[in-house]
Amino acid sequence: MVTPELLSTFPILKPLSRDILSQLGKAASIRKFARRGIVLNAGEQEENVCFLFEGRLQGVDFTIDGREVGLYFVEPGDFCGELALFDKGPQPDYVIALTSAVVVCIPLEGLREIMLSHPPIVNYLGIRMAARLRQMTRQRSLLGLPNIAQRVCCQLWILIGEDSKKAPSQAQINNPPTHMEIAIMLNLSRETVTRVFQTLQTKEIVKRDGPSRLLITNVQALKEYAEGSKEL
Amino acid sequence: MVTPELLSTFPILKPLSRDILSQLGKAASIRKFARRGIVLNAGEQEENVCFLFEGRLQGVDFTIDGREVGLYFVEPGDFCGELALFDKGPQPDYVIALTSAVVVCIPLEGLREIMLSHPPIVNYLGIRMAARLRQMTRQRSLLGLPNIAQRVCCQLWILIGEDSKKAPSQAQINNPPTHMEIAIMLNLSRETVTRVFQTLQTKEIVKRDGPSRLLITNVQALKEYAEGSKEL
DNA sequence: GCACTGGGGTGACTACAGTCACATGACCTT
DNA sequence: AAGGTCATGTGACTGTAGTCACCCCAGTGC
Repeated sequence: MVTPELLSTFPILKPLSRDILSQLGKAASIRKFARRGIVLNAGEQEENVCFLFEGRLQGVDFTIDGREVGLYFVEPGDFCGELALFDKGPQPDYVIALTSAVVVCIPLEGLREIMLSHPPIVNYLGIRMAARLRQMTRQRSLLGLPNIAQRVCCQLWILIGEDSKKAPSQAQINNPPTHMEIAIMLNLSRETVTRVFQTLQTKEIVKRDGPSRLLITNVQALKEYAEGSKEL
Repeated sequence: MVTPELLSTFPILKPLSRDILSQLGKAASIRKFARRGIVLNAGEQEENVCFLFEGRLQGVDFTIDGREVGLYFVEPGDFCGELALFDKGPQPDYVIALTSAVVVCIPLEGLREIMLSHPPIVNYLGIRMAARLRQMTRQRSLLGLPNIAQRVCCQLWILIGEDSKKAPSQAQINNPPTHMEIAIMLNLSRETVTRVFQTLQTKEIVKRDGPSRLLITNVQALKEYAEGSKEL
Protein backbone atom coordinates (compact mmCIF):
# COMPACT_ATOMS: atom_id res chain seq x y z
CA MET A 1 0.00 0.00 0.00
CA VAL A 2 1.52 3.28 -1.15
CA THR A 3 0.34 6.67 0.10
CA PRO A 4 -1.22 9.21 -2.28
CA GLU A 5 1.37 11.73 -1.07
CA LEU A 6 4.19 9.55 -2.31
CA LEU A 7 2.46 8.95 -5.63
CA SER A 8 1.85 12.63 -6.19
CA THR A 9 5.58 13.30 -6.07
CA PHE A 10 5.68 11.89 -9.60
CA PRO A 11 4.92 14.65 -12.11
CA ILE A 12 2.79 12.48 -14.36
CA LEU A 13 0.48 11.48 -11.49
CA LYS A 14 0.23 14.96 -10.05
CA PRO A 15 -2.95 15.94 -11.96
CA LEU A 16 -4.86 12.99 -10.46
CA SER A 17 -7.31 13.47 -7.60
CA ARG A 18 -6.54 12.19 -4.14
CA ASP A 19 -9.21 9.54 -4.46
CA ILE A 20 -7.77 8.05 -7.57
CA LEU A 21 -4.29 8.17 -6.14
CA SER A 22 -5.27 6.22 -3.07
CA GLN A 23 -6.99 3.67 -5.24
CA LEU A 24 -3.82 3.31 -7.31
CA GLY A 25 -1.83 3.18 -4.12
CA LYS A 26 -3.74 0.15 -2.92
CA ALA A 27 -2.56 -1.92 -5.84
CA ALA A 28 0.92 -0.45 -5.90
CA SER A 29 4.00 -1.76 -4.17
CA ILE A 30 7.42 -0.51 -3.25
CA ARG A 31 10.46 -2.51 -4.26
CA LYS A 32 14.13 -2.00 -3.48
CA PHE A 33 16.92 -3.03 -5.77
CA ALA A 34 20.62 -3.51 -5.19
CA ARG A 35 23.14 -2.33 -7.77
CA ARG A 36 22.77 -4.43 -10.91
CA GLY A 37 19.33 -5.60 -9.81
CA ILE A 38 16.89 -6.26 -12.64
CA VAL A 39 13.86 -3.99 -12.55
CA LEU A 40 12.27 -5.05 -15.84
CA ASN A 41 12.96 -8.01 -18.09
CA ALA A 42 13.18 -7.70 -21.84
CA GLY A 43 10.85 -9.86 -23.88
CA GLU A 44 8.42 -10.39 -21.04
CA GLN A 45 4.98 -8.98 -20.60
CA GLU A 46 5.65 -6.98 -17.50
CA GLU A 47 2.57 -6.09 -15.52
CA ASN A 48 3.82 -2.93 -13.84
CA VAL A 49 4.91 0.53 -14.73
CA CYS A 50 7.88 1.32 -12.52
CA PHE A 51 8.29 4.78 -11.03
CA LEU A 52 11.76 5.58 -9.78
CA PHE A 53 11.81 7.23 -6.39
CA GLU A 54 15.48 7.02 -5.55
CA GLY A 55 18.62 5.93 -7.35
CA ARG A 56 19.27 5.59 -11.04
CA LEU A 57 18.24 3.01 -13.60
CA GLN A 58 19.46 2.23 -17.07
CA GLY A 59 17.67 0.66 -20.00
CA VAL A 60 19.95 -1.93 -21.55
CA ASP A 61 19.68 -4.57 -24.19
CA PHE A 62 21.90 -7.43 -25.23
CA THR A 63 23.11 -8.35 -28.67
CA ILE A 64 22.66 -11.88 -29.92
CA ASP A 65 26.23 -12.64 -28.92
CA GLY A 66 25.68 -11.45 -25.36
CA ARG A 67 27.20 -8.00 -25.54
CA GLU A 68 25.57 -5.37 -23.36
CA VAL A 69 24.10 -2.30 -25.04
CA GLY A 70 23.23 0.87 -23.11
CA LEU A 71 20.05 2.65 -24.20
CA TYR A 72 18.88 5.34 -21.77
CA PHE A 73 18.86 6.41 -18.13
CA VAL A 74 15.93 6.73 -15.78
CA GLU A 75 16.26 9.44 -13.14
CA PRO A 76 14.18 9.88 -9.98
CA GLY A 77 10.63 11.07 -10.72
CA ASP A 78 10.70 9.34 -14.06
CA PHE A 79 9.31 5.92 -14.94
CA CYS A 80 9.82 2.95 -17.22
CA GLY A 81 7.86 0.03 -18.62
CA GLU A 82 5.13 2.28 -20.00
CA LEU A 83 5.11 0.94 -23.56
CA ALA A 84 2.84 -1.94 -22.58
CA LEU A 85 0.16 0.60 -21.61
CA PHE A 86 -0.56 1.03 -25.28
CA ASP A 87 -0.01 -2.27 -27.00
CA LYS A 88 0.22 -4.80 -24.16
CA GLY A 89 3.34 -5.98 -25.89
CA PRO A 90 6.57 -7.20 -24.32
CA GLN A 91 9.12 -4.92 -22.73
CA PRO A 92 11.71 -4.11 -25.43
CA ASP A 93 14.70 -3.79 -23.13
CA TYR A 94 15.99 -4.69 -19.70
CA VAL A 95 15.98 -2.04 -17.01
CA ILE A 96 18.63 -2.49 -14.35
CA ALA A 97 19.60 -0.51 -11.27
CA LEU A 98 22.88 1.36 -11.62
CA THR A 99 22.86 2.24 -7.92
CA SER A 100 20.70 0.82 -5.19
CA ALA A 101 17.24 2.07 -6.00
CA VAL A 102 13.72 2.45 -4.64
CA VAL A 103 10.93 1.87 -7.14
CA VAL A 104 7.16 2.23 -6.92
CA CYS A 105 5.43 -0.39 -9.04
CA ILE A 106 1.92 0.34 -10.29
CA PRO A 107 -0.04 -2.35 -12.12
CA LEU A 108 -0.57 -1.68 -15.81
CA GLU A 109 -4.28 -2.43 -15.63
CA GLY A 110 -5.18 0.33 -13.22
CA LEU A 111 -3.05 2.85 -15.05
CA ARG A 112 -4.48 1.92 -18.40
CA GLU A 113 -8.03 2.68 -17.27
CA ILE A 114 -7.01 5.98 -15.75
CA MET A 115 -5.04 6.91 -18.82
CA LEU A 116 -8.08 6.36 -21.05
CA SER A 117 -10.27 8.65 -18.96
CA HIS A 118 -7.70 11.35 -18.17
CA PRO A 119 -6.44 13.24 -21.20
CA PRO A 120 -3.61 14.98 -19.31
CA ILE A 121 -2.10 11.60 -18.52
CA VAL A 122 -2.18 10.32 -22.11
CA ASN A 123 -0.78 13.61 -23.16
CA TYR A 124 2.08 13.37 -20.70
CA LEU A 125 2.78 9.86 -21.89
CA GLY A 126 2.81 11.05 -25.48
CA ILE A 127 5.28 13.78 -24.66
CA ARG A 128 7.41 11.29 -22.78
CA MET A 129 7.51 8.81 -25.64
CA ALA A 130 8.22 11.57 -28.13
CA ALA A 131 11.12 12.68 -25.96
CA ARG A 132 12.45 9.17 -25.82
CA LEU A 133 12.25 8.79 -29.59
CA ARG A 134 14.16 12.03 -30.00
CA GLN A 135 16.76 10.89 -27.53
CA MET A 136 17.20 7.53 -29.24
CA THR A 137 17.52 9.25 -32.60
CA ARG A 138 20.23 11.53 -31.29
CA GLN A 139 22.03 8.64 -29.67
CA ARG A 140 21.81 6.66 -32.88
CA SER A 141 23.41 9.43 -34.87
CA LEU A 142 26.20 9.57 -32.29
CA LEU A 143 27.04 5.99 -33.17
CA GLY A 144 27.56 7.05 -36.76
CA LEU A 145 30.59 9.11 -35.85
CA PRO A 146 33.72 7.36 -37.08
CA ASN A 147 35.97 9.37 -34.80
CA ILE A 148 35.88 7.67 -31.46
CA ALA A 149 37.09 10.55 -29.32
CA GLN A 150 34.45 12.78 -30.82
CA ARG A 151 31.83 10.21 -29.92
CA VAL A 152 32.89 10.26 -26.28
CA CYS A 153 33.03 14.05 -26.18
CA CYS A 154 29.54 14.28 -27.67
CA GLN A 155 28.25 11.92 -25.04
CA LEU A 156 29.86 14.00 -22.31
CA TRP A 157 28.39 17.10 -23.87
CA ILE A 158 24.93 15.53 -23.68
CA LEU A 159 25.49 14.43 -20.09
CA ILE A 160 26.50 17.89 -18.94
CA GLY A 161 22.93 19.10 -19.30
CA GLU A 162 21.57 22.51 -20.11
CA ASP A 163 22.16 24.20 -16.76
CA SER A 164 25.88 23.65 -16.78
CA LYS A 165 26.21 24.87 -20.35
CA LYS A 166 24.87 28.23 -19.27
CA ALA A 167 27.36 28.49 -16.43
CA PRO A 168 30.44 27.05 -18.09
CA SER A 169 32.76 27.95 -15.25
CA GLN A 170 31.33 25.25 -13.04
CA ALA A 171 30.16 22.67 -15.53
CA GLN A 172 30.12 19.21 -14.04
CA ILE A 173 28.53 15.81 -14.24
CA ASN A 174 27.21 14.37 -11.02
CA ASN A 175 27.37 10.63 -10.51
CA PRO A 176 29.00 10.18 -13.88
CA PRO A 177 28.55 6.82 -15.57
CA THR A 178 31.47 4.41 -15.27
CA HIS A 179 33.74 3.94 -18.26
CA MET A 180 32.00 0.65 -18.88
CA GLU A 181 28.57 2.27 -18.90
CA ILE A 182 29.74 4.88 -21.38
CA ALA A 183 31.36 2.20 -23.49
CA ILE A 184 28.17 0.19 -23.96
CA MET A 185 26.21 3.31 -24.83
CA LEU A 186 28.70 4.23 -27.53
CA ASN A 187 29.59 0.82 -28.90
CA LEU A 188 33.13 1.02 -27.65
CA SER A 189 35.34 -1.12 -25.48
CA ARG A 190 35.95 -0.02 -21.92
CA GLU A 191 39.67 0.41 -22.59
CA THR A 192 39.02 2.80 -25.44
CA VAL A 193 36.85 4.97 -23.23
CA THR A 194 39.53 4.95 -20.55
CA ARG A 195 42.13 6.04 -23.08
CA VAL A 196 39.99 8.94 -24.29
CA PHE A 197 39.46 10.04 -20.70
CA GLN A 198 43.18 9.87 -20.09
CA THR A 199 43.79 12.19 -23.00
CA LEU A 200 41.06 14.56 -21.83
CA GLN A 201 42.56 14.66 -18.36
CA THR A 202 46.12 15.31 -19.46
CA LYS A 203 44.80 18.11 -21.67
CA GLU A 204 43.04 19.44 -18.57
CA ILE A 205 39.62 19.39 -20.14
CA VAL A 206 38.00 17.21 -17.52
CA LYS A 207 38.99 16.34 -13.98
CA ARG A 208 37.77 13.76 -11.51
CA ASP A 209 36.49 15.12 -8.23
CA GLY A 210 36.03 12.02 -6.16
CA PRO A 211 34.00 9.10 -7.40
CA SER A 212 30.74 11.00 -7.70
CA ARG A 213 31.72 14.07 -9.68
CA LEU A 214 33.39 14.85 -12.94
CA LEU A 215 34.41 18.47 -13.40
CA ILE A 216 34.58 19.95 -16.86
CA THR A 217 37.49 22.33 -16.56
CA ASN A 218 37.41 23.46 -20.17
CA VAL A 219 33.87 23.47 -21.50
CA GLN A 220 34.78 25.34 -24.67
CA ALA A 221 37.40 22.79 -25.67
CA LEU A 222 35.02 19.92 -24.97
CA LYS A 223 32.43 21.55 -27.18
CA GLU A 224 34.93 21.96 -29.99
CA TYR A 225 35.93 18.31 -29.83
CA ALA A 226 32.27 17.30 -29.74
CA GLU A 227 31.52 19.38 -32.81
CA GLY A 228 34.58 18.11 -34.61
CA SER A 229 36.13 21.53 -35.12
CA LYS A 230 39.18 20.31 -33.22
CA GLU A 231 40.64 16.84 -32.91
CA LEU A 232 42.11 15.15 -29.89
CA MET B 1 -8.64 19.58 -51.05
CA VAL B 2 -8.48 15.86 -50.38
CA THR B 3 -11.51 13.56 -50.49
CA PRO B 4 -12.72 11.74 -47.38
CA GLU B 5 -12.49 8.49 -49.32
CA LEU B 6 -8.78 8.96 -49.85
CA LEU B 7 -8.24 9.87 -46.21
CA SER B 8 -10.12 6.83 -44.98
CA THR B 9 -7.66 4.56 -46.76
CA PHE B 10 -5.29 5.32 -43.91
CA PRO B 11 -5.94 2.94 -41.00
CA ILE B 12 -5.49 5.55 -38.30
CA LEU B 13 -8.11 7.84 -39.85
CA LYS B 14 -10.58 5.06 -40.57
CA PRO B 15 -12.53 5.42 -37.27
CA LEU B 16 -13.32 9.08 -38.03
CA SER B 17 -16.74 10.13 -39.32
CA ARG B 18 -17.20 11.33 -42.87
CA ASP B 19 -17.86 14.86 -41.64
CA ILE B 20 -14.63 15.11 -39.79
CA LEU B 21 -12.73 13.60 -42.67
CA SER B 22 -14.04 16.14 -45.13
CA GLN B 23 -13.14 18.90 -42.73
CA LEU B 24 -9.61 17.51 -42.47
CA GLY B 25 -9.56 17.11 -46.22
CA LYS B 26 -10.16 20.81 -46.75
CA ALA B 27 -6.95 21.72 -44.98
CA ALA B 28 -4.97 18.82 -46.40
CA SER B 29 -2.87 18.78 -49.54
CA ILE B 30 -1.31 16.21 -51.80
CA ARG B 31 2.38 16.47 -52.59
CA LYS B 32 4.53 14.42 -54.91
CA PHE B 33 8.20 13.79 -54.36
CA ALA B 34 10.92 12.59 -56.65
CA ARG B 35 13.49 10.09 -55.47
CA ARG B 36 15.67 11.71 -52.80
CA GLY B 37 13.10 14.46 -52.29
CA ILE B 38 12.91 15.82 -48.76
CA VAL B 39 9.54 15.21 -47.11
CA LEU B 40 10.37 16.45 -43.64
CA ASN B 41 13.30 18.48 -42.37
CA ALA B 42 15.11 17.64 -39.15
CA GLY B 43 15.30 20.36 -36.56
CA GLU B 44 12.38 22.28 -37.96
CA GLN B 45 8.93 22.69 -36.55
CA GLU B 46 7.08 20.98 -39.34
CA GLU B 47 3.39 21.87 -39.51
CA ASN B 48 2.10 18.71 -41.17
CA VAL B 49 1.75 15.05 -40.47
CA CYS B 50 2.60 13.27 -43.69
CA PHE B 51 0.61 10.21 -44.75
CA LEU B 52 2.27 8.07 -47.38
CA PHE B 53 -0.06 7.02 -50.15
CA GLU B 54 2.41 5.61 -52.63
CA GLY B 55 6.13 4.92 -52.68
CA ARG B 56 8.53 4.48 -49.80
CA LEU B 57 10.14 6.91 -47.41
CA GLN B 58 13.06 6.62 -45.05
CA GLY B 59 13.80 8.46 -41.83
CA VAL B 60 17.44 9.51 -41.87
CA ASP B 61 19.69 11.64 -39.76
CA PHE B 62 23.15 13.03 -40.27
CA THR B 63 26.11 12.86 -37.95
CA ILE B 64 27.98 16.01 -37.07
CA ASP B 65 30.53 15.19 -39.74
CA GLY B 66 27.89 14.82 -42.42
CA ARG B 67 27.55 11.05 -42.57
CA GLU B 68 24.10 9.74 -43.38
CA VAL B 69 22.38 7.51 -40.84
CA GLY B 70 19.37 5.34 -41.71
CA LEU B 71 16.68 5.10 -39.06
CA TYR B 72 13.42 3.57 -40.31
CA PHE B 73 11.20 3.08 -43.32
CA VAL B 74 7.72 4.42 -43.96
CA GLU B 75 5.49 2.21 -46.08
CA PRO B 76 2.22 3.18 -47.81
CA GLY B 77 -0.65 3.65 -45.35
CA ASP B 78 1.78 4.73 -42.68
CA PHE B 79 2.70 8.27 -41.70
CA CYS B 80 5.52 10.37 -40.29
CA GLY B 81 6.03 13.67 -38.51
CA GLU B 82 3.60 12.77 -35.74
CA LEU B 83 5.89 13.52 -32.79
CA ALA B 84 5.03 17.20 -32.93
CA LEU B 85 1.40 16.32 -32.20
CA PHE B 86 2.40 15.81 -28.61
CA ASP B 87 5.13 18.26 -27.79
CA LYS B 88 5.10 20.73 -30.68
CA GLY B 89 8.82 20.12 -30.79
CA PRO B 90 11.07 19.93 -33.83
CA GLN B 91 11.19 16.94 -36.12
CA PRO B 92 14.05 14.71 -34.88
CA ASP B 93 15.08 13.33 -38.27
CA TYR B 94 14.84 13.97 -41.97
CA VAL B 95 12.35 11.97 -43.99
CA ILE B 96 13.31 11.47 -47.62
CA ALA B 97 11.67 9.67 -50.50
CA LEU B 98 13.45 6.47 -51.53
CA THR B 99 11.28 6.16 -54.64
CA SER B 100 9.01 8.73 -56.18
CA ALA B 101 6.21 9.12 -53.67
CA VAL B 102 2.74 10.56 -53.16
CA VAL B 103 2.09 12.05 -49.76
CA VAL B 104 -1.02 13.48 -48.13
CA CYS B 105 -0.12 16.32 -45.78
CA ILE B 106 -2.51 17.13 -42.97
CA PRO B 107 -1.89 20.18 -40.77
CA LEU B 108 -0.85 19.39 -37.21
CA GLU B 109 -3.40 21.76 -35.73
CA GLY B 110 -6.46 20.04 -37.07
CA LEU B 111 -5.18 16.63 -36.16
CA ARG B 112 -4.23 17.69 -32.66
CA GLU B 113 -7.79 18.78 -31.90
CA ILE B 114 -9.24 15.60 -33.28
CA MET B 115 -6.73 13.51 -31.41
CA LEU B 116 -7.73 15.11 -28.11
CA SER B 117 -11.41 14.34 -28.62
CA HIS B 118 -11.06 10.88 -30.17
CA PRO B 119 -9.54 8.27 -27.88
CA PRO B 120 -9.09 5.67 -30.66
CA ILE B 121 -6.80 8.06 -32.48
CA VAL B 122 -4.58 8.78 -29.48
CA ASN B 123 -4.53 5.11 -28.80
CA TYR B 124 -3.43 4.31 -32.33
CA LEU B 125 -0.73 6.95 -32.06
CA GLY B 126 0.46 5.44 -28.79
CA ILE B 127 0.68 2.01 -30.33
CA ARG B 128 2.53 3.46 -33.28
CA MET B 129 5.11 5.24 -31.14
CA ALA B 130 5.55 2.18 -28.96
CA ALA B 131 6.21 0.14 -32.09
CA ARG B 132 8.75 2.66 -33.26
CA LEU B 133 10.54 2.61 -29.93
CA ARG B 134 10.70 -1.17 -30.06
CA GLN B 135 12.02 -1.06 -33.59
CA MET B 136 14.69 1.50 -32.70
CA THR B 137 15.73 -0.57 -29.72
CA ARG B 138 16.11 -3.67 -31.85
CA GLN B 139 18.02 -1.74 -34.48
CA ARG B 140 20.28 -0.31 -31.82
CA SER B 141 21.17 -3.72 -30.49
CA LEU B 142 21.99 -4.80 -34.04
CA LEU B 143 24.67 -2.15 -34.11
CA GLY B 144 26.29 -3.74 -31.09
CA LEU B 145 27.20 -6.84 -33.07
CA PRO B 146 30.95 -6.88 -33.69
CA ASN B 147 30.64 -9.41 -36.50
CA ILE B 148 29.78 -7.46 -39.60
CA ALA B 149 28.36 -10.28 -41.67
CA GLN B 150 26.06 -11.22 -38.83
CA ARG B 151 24.83 -7.65 -38.69
CA VAL B 152 23.88 -7.74 -42.36
CA CYS B 153 22.21 -11.12 -42.03
CA CYS B 154 20.18 -9.91 -39.05
CA GLN B 155 19.03 -6.92 -41.03
CA LEU B 156 18.00 -9.16 -43.91
CA TRP B 157 16.20 -11.40 -41.45
CA ILE B 158 14.24 -8.43 -40.20
CA LEU B 159 13.46 -7.28 -43.72
CA ILE B 160 12.11 -10.65 -44.75
CA GLY B 161 9.03 -10.14 -42.62
CA GLU B 162 6.83 -12.61 -40.83
CA ASP B 163 4.91 -13.97 -43.82
CA SER B 164 7.96 -15.19 -45.64
CA LYS B 165 9.34 -16.84 -42.54
CA LYS B 166 6.29 -19.06 -42.42
CA ALA B 167 6.74 -20.09 -46.03
CA PRO B 168 10.50 -20.43 -46.21
CA SER B 169 10.48 -21.95 -49.68
CA GLN B 170 9.59 -18.64 -51.26
CA ALA B 171 11.05 -16.13 -48.87
CA GLN B 172 11.89 -12.89 -50.58
CA ILE B 173 12.34 -9.19 -50.08
CA ASN B 174 10.46 -6.93 -52.44
CA ASN B 175 12.04 -3.66 -53.42
CA PRO B 176 15.08 -4.39 -51.30
CA PRO B 177 17.07 -1.42 -50.04
CA THR B 178 20.21 -0.62 -51.98
CA HIS B 179 23.56 -1.59 -50.50
CA MET B 180 24.06 2.03 -49.57
CA GLU B 181 20.74 2.18 -47.73
CA ILE B 182 21.61 -0.96 -45.80
CA ALA B 183 25.05 0.41 -45.06
CA ILE B 184 23.80 3.57 -43.40
CA MET B 185 21.30 1.62 -41.32
CA LEU B 186 24.05 -0.67 -40.03
CA ASN B 187 26.93 1.77 -39.68
CA LEU B 188 28.90 0.13 -42.43
CA SER B 189 30.51 1.28 -45.63
CA ARG B 190 28.77 0.48 -48.87
CA GLU B 191 31.68 -1.67 -50.03
CA THR B 192 31.48 -3.84 -46.95
CA VAL B 193 27.80 -4.51 -47.56
CA THR B 194 28.55 -5.38 -51.18
CA ARG B 195 31.22 -7.83 -50.10
CA VAL B 196 28.89 -9.56 -47.65
CA PHE B 197 26.27 -9.84 -50.38
CA GLN B 198 28.86 -11.33 -52.72
CA THR B 199 29.64 -14.01 -50.18
CA LEU B 200 25.94 -14.71 -49.59
CA GLN B 201 25.39 -15.04 -53.31
CA THR B 202 28.29 -17.39 -53.98
CA LYS B 203 27.07 -19.53 -51.05
CA GLU B 204 23.66 -19.50 -52.75
CA ILE B 205 21.87 -18.11 -49.75
CA VAL B 206 20.39 -15.12 -51.54
CA LYS B 207 19.86 -14.39 -55.21
CA ARG B 208 18.92 -11.26 -57.11
CA ASP B 209 15.77 -11.48 -59.17
CA GLY B 210 15.84 -8.28 -61.13
CA PRO B 211 16.26 -4.92 -59.44
CA SER B 212 13.08 -5.16 -57.41
CA ARG B 213 13.36 -8.55 -55.77
CA LEU B 214 15.81 -10.40 -53.63
CA LEU B 215 15.15 -14.10 -53.26
CA ILE B 216 16.25 -15.91 -50.14
CA THR B 217 17.21 -19.29 -51.50
CA ASN B 218 18.35 -20.70 -48.17
CA VAL B 219 16.34 -19.25 -45.33
CA GLN B 220 17.66 -21.69 -42.76
CA ALA B 221 21.27 -20.77 -43.46
CA LEU B 222 20.46 -17.06 -43.30
CA LYS B 223 18.82 -17.59 -39.95
CA GLU B 224 21.85 -19.43 -38.63
CA TYR B 225 24.16 -16.64 -39.71
CA ALA B 226 21.84 -14.07 -38.18
CA GLU B 227 21.78 -15.94 -34.88
CA GLY B 228 25.51 -16.43 -34.93
CA SER B 229 25.38 -20.21 -34.79
CA LYS B 230 27.32 -20.31 -38.05
CA GLU B 231 29.86 -17.86 -39.45
CA LEU B 232 30.30 -16.69 -42.98
C1' DG C 1 44.04 -8.47 9.43
C1' DC C 2 42.62 -10.49 4.98
C1' DA C 3 40.32 -11.64 0.76
C1' DC C 4 37.38 -10.09 -2.73
C1' DT C 5 35.23 -7.16 -6.01
C1' DG C 6 34.82 -3.53 -9.24
C1' DG C 7 36.59 0.61 -11.37
C1' DG C 8 40.25 2.42 -13.62
C1' DG C 9 44.87 2.38 -16.27
C1' DT C 10 48.37 0.50 -19.80
C1' DG C 11 51.15 -1.97 -23.37
C1' DA C 12 51.54 -5.10 -27.38
C1' DC C 13 49.54 -7.24 -31.10
C1' DT C 14 46.57 -7.84 -34.94
C1' DA C 15 42.40 -8.53 -37.55
C1' DC C 16 39.50 -6.20 -40.15
C1' DA C 17 36.59 -2.60 -41.99
C1' DG C 18 37.16 1.92 -44.03
C1' DT C 19 38.94 4.43 -47.80
C1' DC C 20 40.31 5.34 -52.39
C1' DA C 21 40.50 4.35 -56.90
C1' DC C 22 38.79 2.26 -60.38
C1' DA C 23 35.52 -0.80 -63.56
C1' DT C 24 31.12 -2.49 -65.27
C1' DG C 25 26.39 -2.56 -66.64
C1' DA C 26 21.59 -0.92 -66.46
C1' DC C 27 18.72 2.73 -67.31
C1' DC C 28 17.51 7.11 -68.42
C1' DT C 29 17.24 11.53 -71.43
C1' DT C 30 18.33 14.06 -75.52
C1' DA D 1 24.58 7.11 -80.45
C1' DA D 2 26.16 9.77 -76.92
C1' DG D 3 26.31 11.17 -72.35
C1' DG D 4 24.72 10.99 -67.67
C1' DT D 5 23.59 8.89 -63.35
C1' DC D 6 23.23 5.28 -60.21
C1' DA D 7 23.89 0.66 -58.27
C1' DT D 8 27.10 -2.67 -57.85
C1' DG D 9 31.84 -5.01 -57.96
C1' DT D 10 36.71 -5.44 -56.70
C1' DG D 11 41.69 -4.76 -55.40
C1' DA D 12 45.32 -2.65 -52.50
C1' DC D 13 46.55 -0.31 -48.57
C1' DT D 14 46.34 1.27 -43.89
C1' DG D 15 44.75 3.03 -39.44
C1' DT D 16 42.70 1.99 -35.59
C1' DA D 17 39.95 0.03 -32.10
C1' DG D 18 39.30 -4.49 -30.05
C1' DT D 19 41.36 -8.02 -27.39
C1' DC D 20 44.18 -9.97 -23.97
C1' DA D 21 47.08 -9.70 -20.42
C1' DC D 22 48.31 -7.54 -16.71
C1' DC D 23 48.65 -3.68 -13.08
C1' DC D 24 47.03 -0.69 -9.13
C1' DC D 25 43.81 1.02 -5.79
C1' DA D 26 39.67 1.90 -2.92
C1' DG D 27 35.95 0.13 -0.73
C1' DT D 28 33.67 -3.51 1.77
C1' DG D 29 32.59 -7.62 4.29
C1' DC D 30 34.08 -10.87 7.63
